[in-house]
Amino acid sequence: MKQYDHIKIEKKCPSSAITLRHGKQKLAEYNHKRIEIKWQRIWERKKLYKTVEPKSADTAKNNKCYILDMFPYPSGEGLHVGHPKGYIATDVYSRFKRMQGFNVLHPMGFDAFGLPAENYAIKNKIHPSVAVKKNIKRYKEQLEIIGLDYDWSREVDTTDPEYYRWTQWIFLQLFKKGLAYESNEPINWCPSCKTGLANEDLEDGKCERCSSVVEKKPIRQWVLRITDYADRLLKDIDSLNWPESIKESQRNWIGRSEGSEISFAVEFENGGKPGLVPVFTTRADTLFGATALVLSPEHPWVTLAIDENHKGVLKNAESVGQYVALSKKKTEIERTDAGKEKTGVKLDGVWAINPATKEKIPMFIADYVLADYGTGAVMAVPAHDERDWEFAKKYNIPIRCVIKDEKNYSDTNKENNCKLLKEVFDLSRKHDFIMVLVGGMARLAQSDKKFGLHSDVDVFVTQNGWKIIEKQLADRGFNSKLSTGEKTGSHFWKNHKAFWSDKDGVWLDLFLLEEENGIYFDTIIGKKFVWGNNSVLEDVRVDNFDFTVPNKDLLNSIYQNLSSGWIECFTGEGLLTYSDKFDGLNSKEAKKKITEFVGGKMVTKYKLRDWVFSRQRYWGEPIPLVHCEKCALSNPAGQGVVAVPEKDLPVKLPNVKSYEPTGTGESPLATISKWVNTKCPQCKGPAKRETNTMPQWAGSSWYYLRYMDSKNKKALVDPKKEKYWAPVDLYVGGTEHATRHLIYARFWHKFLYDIGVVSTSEPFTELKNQGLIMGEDGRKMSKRFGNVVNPDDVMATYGADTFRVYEMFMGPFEQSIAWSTQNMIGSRRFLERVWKLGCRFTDTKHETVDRGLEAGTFEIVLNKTIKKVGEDIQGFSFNTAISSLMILLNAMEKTVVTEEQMGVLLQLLAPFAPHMAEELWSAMGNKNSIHIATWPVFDPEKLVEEMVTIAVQINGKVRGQIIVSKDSTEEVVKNQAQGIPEVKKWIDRQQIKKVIYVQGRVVNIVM
RNA sequence: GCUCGAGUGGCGGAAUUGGUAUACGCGCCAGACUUAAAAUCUGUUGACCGCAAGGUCGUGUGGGUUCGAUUCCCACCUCGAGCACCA
Repeated sequence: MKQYDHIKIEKKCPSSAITLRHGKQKLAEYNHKRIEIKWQRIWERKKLYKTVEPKSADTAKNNKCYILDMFPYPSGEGLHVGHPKGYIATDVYSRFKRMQGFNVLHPMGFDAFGLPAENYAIKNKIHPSVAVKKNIKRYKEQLEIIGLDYDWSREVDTTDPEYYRWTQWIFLQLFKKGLAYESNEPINWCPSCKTGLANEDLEDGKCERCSSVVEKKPIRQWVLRITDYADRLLKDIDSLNWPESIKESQRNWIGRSEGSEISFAVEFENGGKPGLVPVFTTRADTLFGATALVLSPEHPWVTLAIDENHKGVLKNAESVGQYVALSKKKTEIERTDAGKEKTGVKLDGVWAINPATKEKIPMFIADYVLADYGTGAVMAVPAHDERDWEFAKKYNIPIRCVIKDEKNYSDTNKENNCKLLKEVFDLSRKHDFIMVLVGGMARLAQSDKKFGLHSDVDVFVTQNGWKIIEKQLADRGFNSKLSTGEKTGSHFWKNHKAFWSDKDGVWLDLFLLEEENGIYFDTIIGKKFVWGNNSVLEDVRVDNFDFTVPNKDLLNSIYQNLSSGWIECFTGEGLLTYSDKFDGLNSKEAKKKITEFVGGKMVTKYKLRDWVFSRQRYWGEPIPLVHCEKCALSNPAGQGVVAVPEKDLPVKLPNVKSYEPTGTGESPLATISKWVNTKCPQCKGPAKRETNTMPQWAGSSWYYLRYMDSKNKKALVDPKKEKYWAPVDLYVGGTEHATRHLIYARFWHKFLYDIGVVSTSEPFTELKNQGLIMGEDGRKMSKRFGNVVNPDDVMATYGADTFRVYEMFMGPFEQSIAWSTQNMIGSRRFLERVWKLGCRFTDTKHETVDRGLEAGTFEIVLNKTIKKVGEDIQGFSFNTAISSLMILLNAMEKTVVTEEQMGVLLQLLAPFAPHMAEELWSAMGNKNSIHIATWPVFDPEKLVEEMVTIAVQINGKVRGQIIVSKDSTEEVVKNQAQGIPEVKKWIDRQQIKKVIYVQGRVVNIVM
């Protein structure tokens, strides 16, 4: 423990108010206020929690432990009791680690740039810098009374120029590496906050801050190329010890999808060939089923087709134009509501060519196709995509099934399918259709016994020379002779078909697929049937049958009926069918082969967008760039954007009176000509500063690095210190940062890793999320519900130690639980009992009372507790750690306890109730702080009692118990078990079949 | 709709390489102390039947595997969280 020499508590305190006791002292009643303030002052004075790096460079790194809380954003409201839960947990953990001899880094700071602080300032008419100072002060006071072990000498504040100089520095490095670029693309614009926002700042298409519906607005902005890191951000998720839900959210957010880019040729009716439209698809295997090409309304091809110069290309350019205009007006929410009915407009006078089938297919525009994902155009495969399916039904696009569902052949399905088949037959009867079934009679005959299907079928075609079997024959029932000409070969046809048709060749298709274990419907519907050219059905032509055909309206109504009812679109993967030479391939292989076949390429796309990094607001880090017209002329590629030299950082945010957002797309900084007009660092001519500021998430994307070396004026962090402390061993905070802070920080960290500033590729190895504390009424704690509990009040009444113990005891750390003051009183009672017990050791000789608990048995309880508390703190199971401390206390109250044993209790309690533990520890005559005492070690020999209780079961039901020596042999235990009266009375009646003994646990007698 | 997580007394919760379900705490009830109350201490407390001995049921529901299932398997229901027209 050498490294802590400097914090040994001295014998005399400089302040007369606080003297350390020499020897044992008599203690008064438990007065939490006096004790807590006293020790907080002493700890601060003694710098008990100050962290120092080891002096020699070769100190083993495995002795360090960097424990980090997500630093708070100090709002005007102050903390409620839910906020400190995570801080208390890391405090318990870090105290435990310190006692175990680790060199602990447990810092704290404040994040205060950005919209919330600025909006608060505007609302309350206080300058943000003043409001932030005030809020930080309040937060810090609130945190201090909890008795947390932060090393405040390392505090960071993201709005401090000495801090944001390095935020700006990182931006410059990104800029130099080409990862920051200027753009004028339309982005999310919050009309209320009057600024552009990143995708991550939205919640359901609304501004995350003020819940206003965002608009798309083209403004000049700075953007960071986070997508360059998408692949690495995704891949490295696997290596992180994070909650699965957070990892899943990040994977989801990054949204990698592998697919193909395939071009569709476009042709005009008049013969013109305007070129190719590329689509992105993850399902190239379904290309043969692509029966339309759908473009987003913003697609450049559409824009071109409806502009003045190309009038006449589209026959319906006007209605197309109207649709495009309508889409533009819609908000993001209206456009992306998946529940709403799909709309679109067919492009008349033009068609696309399916590159696989070479068929002409219709073209549409529809707003369900997103402009900014993939290529802004999709191939519609109605049979195998829900959205296309829905769209196709509405606009009468052919639906063609090209994938067989392999998985769907279970017995239950077979039964269901037969029921469905029956339904179809009933339908055909009702509407006077003719039912034709092709092939598969053997199978059908079997199913038929149950459902009596055959009598409904009018015409059968078998494989034996494609004979048409008359209905009469069918009526007589099937036999194997009829259905299988030869028994050897496969008599299960790959595809079977039942269909209706009219003479015009308008078909209502029903595919019946059959495999070894059943028949089922694959898909139906399609106004025009295309024969697969591999099928046995090739020889079956409509001319072979003499149909009586109902009218088309009726056909249509059945079509509707069927399509809305039991027919489903199959979106899974399977084996290909009706796909020419690719038939029988599985989806996975087919994706590659078909892409290759049509000259496409395999590509990877991400949902993640580049990070819109500028805000048209005052309260943020100025972006350290200048715009110089002269430099733009001499070097057009650079567009006149010049980086502020590193030595001139920080570019300080000017202190101004008026900072309200302008709403013009310009930051309020633009109006401060004194600040804006500057000298170009390159050509020394006149230039203008960049007036956009950075988003709220900038400062928090790297703050954990600054704690390692918070005062460094020369570098963001000293590489030596970084090497020692990195990475953060344990990071604790709320789940709300899953797709914001935690992605941004990983991105910046990886960038800093690439340029050699940090030594690890990931910033946070382990992450834990605390569950919320709800109001006493079970609702989320909020001013609105009037159920907010103020921690200051709680601690004034019950004490910080009680508060801490309760928050850790209330339930599993990750779980949300409602606050209960009543339950908290239980924790207070526990501490009072510890106090009472402790007092017996402080004045004269200790005298706990023997109330019948044997010393040996107690030893075992004590050792078990040492083991369990250590394991539970390590595993963040604080509730069970405290529960076992309660069990220990219960035992201590029933036996004679030694001073040393009392000390162990205090040490185990110290992380949870640091003030009380310290007070009693000190009062018992210890000179050094309990928080730097060595964590107790348990004796493995003393974990099991000599005599163990074993349950005796009869047929698995507990009937009695026996107490045996822990070393008893199996035979002895079994015999003893059969000897007890509760068991005897059962045994007497019946024969014993078997006796099972589980070592030290249970005997089960089977009758 | 998709993904993930969770369903245990009056309440928060404990226990899962399958082995005495309800630890610990809260509340309730009874007793001690008190003129009384609060506080504190002691004891009881899963449900049902029974005077009792004792028995039956019981970890969301229904099945299954097993000598034995809160724990494993299948199907379903409910709640919570996240994502959601991403082709």
